[in-house]
Formats: sequence, structure tokens, C-alpha cells
Amino acid sequence: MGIHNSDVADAFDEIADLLSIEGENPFRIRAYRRAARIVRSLPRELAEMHGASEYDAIPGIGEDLAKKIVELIDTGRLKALETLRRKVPPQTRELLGLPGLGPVRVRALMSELKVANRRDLEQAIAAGRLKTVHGFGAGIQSRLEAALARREPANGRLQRSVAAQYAKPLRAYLASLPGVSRVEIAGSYRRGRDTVGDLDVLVCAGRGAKPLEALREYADLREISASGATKASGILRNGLQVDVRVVPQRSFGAALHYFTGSKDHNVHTRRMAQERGWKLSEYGLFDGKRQVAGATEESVYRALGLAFIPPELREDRGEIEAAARNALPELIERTDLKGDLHVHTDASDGMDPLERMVAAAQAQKLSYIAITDHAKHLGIVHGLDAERLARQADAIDALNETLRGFTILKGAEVDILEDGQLALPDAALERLDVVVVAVHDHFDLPESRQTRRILRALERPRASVLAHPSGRLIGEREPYVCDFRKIFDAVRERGGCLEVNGQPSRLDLTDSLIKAAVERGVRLSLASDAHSGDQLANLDGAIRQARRGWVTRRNVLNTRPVAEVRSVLRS
DNA sequence: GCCGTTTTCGGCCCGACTGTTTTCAGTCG
Repeated sequence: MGIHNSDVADAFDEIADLLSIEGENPFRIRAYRRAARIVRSLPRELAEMHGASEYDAIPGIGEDLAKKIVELIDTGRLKALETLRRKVPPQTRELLGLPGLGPVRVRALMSELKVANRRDLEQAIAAGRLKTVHGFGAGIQSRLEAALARREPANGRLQRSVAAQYAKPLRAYLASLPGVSRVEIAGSYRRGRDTVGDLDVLVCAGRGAKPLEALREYADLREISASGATKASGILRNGLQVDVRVVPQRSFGAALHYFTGSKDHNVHTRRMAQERGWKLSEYGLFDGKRQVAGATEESVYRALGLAFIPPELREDRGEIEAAARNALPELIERTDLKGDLHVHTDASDGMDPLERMVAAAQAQKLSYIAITDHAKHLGIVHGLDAERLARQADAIDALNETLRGFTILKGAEVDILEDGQLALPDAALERLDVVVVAVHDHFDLPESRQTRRILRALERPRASVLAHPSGRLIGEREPYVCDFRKIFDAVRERGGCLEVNGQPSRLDLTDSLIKAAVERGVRLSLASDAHSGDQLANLDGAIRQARRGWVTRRNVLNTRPVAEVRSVLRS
């Protein structure tokens, strides 16, 4: 049983929780939480690295945590965690997730009422014992009762595309209110993350405007959980939490910066302000009482000696250092894309015929698309065999004759079989411009077999794009376990592409793997994987994901004109 | 527990809201 980065991160998070209940030094706790975040987004498996010295070199991991990682990987256990678990019963940790319960109150529950889990807590409330504990009044008790009755696990993150369906109308509503000059959805939504935990909404309003009162009237709102002079929190009908903050014009940039985050990015920039003897908050950048910057984000960065950092990069993964050297990547934009190399029609499992997909692509201002319907294989509905594929190619040739300034590339999406063979023979692929290969089954092979399987498929002469390379489905299926470094190197050496799939439930590769791939010199294909004309808009998601992976237009094949794409994939 | 052209020790981001207080701790983001 291998230990994965997520196991290490979970262990560190659990230690942080247990230490907080123990009342430990908050900075020590923060170090564990920070390490957990860093490990979780690491592009390489710790188990594949060379032990303590290499771990220690990761910023945020020091001598002690490096040793703990080694212990966990070598033995599958962590003595420090086991010791803590003996002191704090395992289910006590769940109490931290309840509203109003932090480490201090959980500790009080344990020591004064012997409450160690949700069930104990329910009984203590029923027996009227909760109110006897210092710091617990009627308000907290009723919030706890409601939360215990709901039994919802909370902390769920929504796909960004789902959150967007709620964010856009909310934004429009707030923007329509009198006295409101600007509304931005900040947070991980603005950073373009693949999932969103809540909506952070920033409202710019003058004196006299009452946007927070109007929020109460919003039709999609289930409840208001907190409301003050400048800030309110509520829950939408679908359970999504919304935090709304009202700031004046002169603070808008600093507030936007603050509410966009990430937390680590904010801490880092505030520390920079501190080093200059200044203070950075959501109200601005201040030298004593004098405001140095804050009306715009640009002014804040400039005052700190930094180039403007696009929201997608703000994860404290080196972007601040790069901005200080004026060495940020020039991130790819949607208008850089000239084509899409992964598109389906109703010949396989798509909804729209070829002609409609072409029209939709032209409406998206693309100048070429590759039609890559599924090749016939067990479990693929309406997959094309060699015969139907040839007929589709004829139809594409004919249609191309009638088009001006637009090209349809011939392609197919071909399954990588369990043994690394492709679902169609090489001869059937010979006429195609683009052969997209992909794993669609046997996701749980052991690492070495999964890796070998994909490497073998990439050796086929016409295989050129590896589609949705990690196989993950957000919230449903983890990436399969394989050695991505070997796969990245193989793709680069054979002159192919790794796909960044823009389907909202895939967004695959993940951002940190994209960054790793780009650093290894691998070329990318940003693709919609559209199964209908309107799904070509998935390209926006691929762009966001790519930007989070520090991608420039030079890293991406489908920013090139069609002739160049054809010759690259043919060679 | 981490980290360092202000430090190998002594710091570690900053503020709003709530509830229980009688001037503020705890929680949250």
C-alpha cells in the first residue's frame, strides 16, 4: 500500500485539528495546516522523491515535517499522530466542523461535560447541561441544535460551473441596487479554481446605499447567518454560502485583493507590507494613518514593488517572487486559441451534426476544429469502426471544399486498451490529422501497469494527443495512479500534446500537473471535448485551468495556425 | 513548526461579527 500526498496532507490536517483542541501554540498549528495545503497541491508524489533532504527543500516543510513524511511513507504510521489520538478521541475532531465551535469551546465541552462526539453533544443539550458551561449561551445552543438536526457534512465544494449559475444572477441583482457602482465575485471563483467552496462578493457602494438590507430580499436566499454594518453572510437555497462585503471606492482595490486571496498569497503580501513598516488590510495599504494605495489592485502591487499578478496565479507558488523580478509569465488568453482539437458529433455520442459543430466553432471565432468522434470499442455507444471513420473523413473532405477561412481536421478519440493497444489498428488512423488517445476504463491498475499501458499507447505511430490525462472526475473519481513524469517526457519526446480538457466536471490536467508539464517542456492542447455546439464554450474552462498552470500561448499547440498544427501532428 | 540583507531566536496578517460580556474572547474568513 503506497502512501500518497493526500494521505500525508490528511495526517497533517488531523494533527493541526488535534493540536488546536489541545490548546497548542497557534503558529505551530498553522505550520501543519500550511504544510498540508502545500503537500496536497504538490505535482510530484512524495513517495517518489528522494527522502528527507528533498522534502526539507520544499518551502513550508522543515526538518521536523520532513522526518514525519519519511516516517509515514516508510512505516505507514505516524507516532506523533497516534499519541495525539490517544489524548483526543477521534470523533471529537468532527465537533470542530459545527458552527460556533472552535478549539476553545470544544476543549471546554470535553473537560467540563465529557462531551467527545456529536451524540454526546446532543444528549448534553437535551439534558440542559450545555448552558452550565462558561461561554455557551442560548444563541450558540440553538445554532448547534439546528446544525446537528441538519446532519449535513458541509465543507462540500461545488464545481465552478455550478457555482457560476448562482453567482451570475446574484451579481446582477446586487449591481442593480441603487448606490452600487461595482460588484465583483472574488475568492476562489475569481482565481479560477475548479471548485468553489463559497461565494465571496464584493460590493462598492457609497454612503446611504443599503445593499446588505436588499440582500435579505434576494429570492434565492435561504437564510442570513450573520449581518453587520459592512458584511453579511447567508446561505442560498442550494446550500452555497455567500459572504457579501461592502467597501468604499478608495478601498475597493485592496478589498478585491484581500477577498480574492488565496490566504497564503495574502499572508505573503501583508508580510511584505510589514517589512516596509506599512500595514495592508482590506481597507488599503497604510503608512501609519496615511493611505499609500488601495483604490485599485494595481496600486497595491505597485506600491509593494510588484508587477500586477493575475488572480489565477495567486496561490503563493512563486508568483510573488516572479512579480518582484518582473518575470511573470504572459498568461494565455481565450483570444489566443485558433482551434480546438477535441470535438464530437452525433456520429458517436455527440448531440449535433458536423455542420452545426462547424457553425458553432465559427461563432466562437475559431478557424479550425478537429472532429474526434469515439472509435468503436466495448462500452462506447455508437463508436466508429474503420469503415464509418473512413466515410466521415470523406464527408469532411467534401465539406472543407465549401468552407472559406475555416478547416475541419480529421480525427478520432481512440481508447487505450488495458494492455496499451489502441481500439483501432494503425492503418485505420493513417488518414487522420489528429489521433486523440484516452483511458476510459481500468482506472485502478497498479501504478507501474497504468504507466506502462499509457506509454505503450503513446508509441503507436499516429497517437498524438493524450486526452484528459489524469482521468479524474471532480468530486467523483480521483486521478488514476501513474508516473506522470514518465508520461510527460514520453509525450514531449514524441512531439505530441497533453490535453487540458475543459469539460466542467473534468478540467483535466489539474493546475499543478499543468505547471509541472510546462516546466518539463511539454506542449499542450486546450480542448473543449464538446458534445454539442454550445459546449465549445468549455474552452473558457480550459483557459482558466491553463492560466492557473502558468501557461503562455507558446506552450499551446492550438494557438498555432492550422497548417502548422497539421505538420506538427503529422511529423 | 518554519524561517532569516533587520533575526539561528523571536517573531509569525488583519479585521468583522457574534454572543456573552461589563471590556472582550472566540470564531470565521
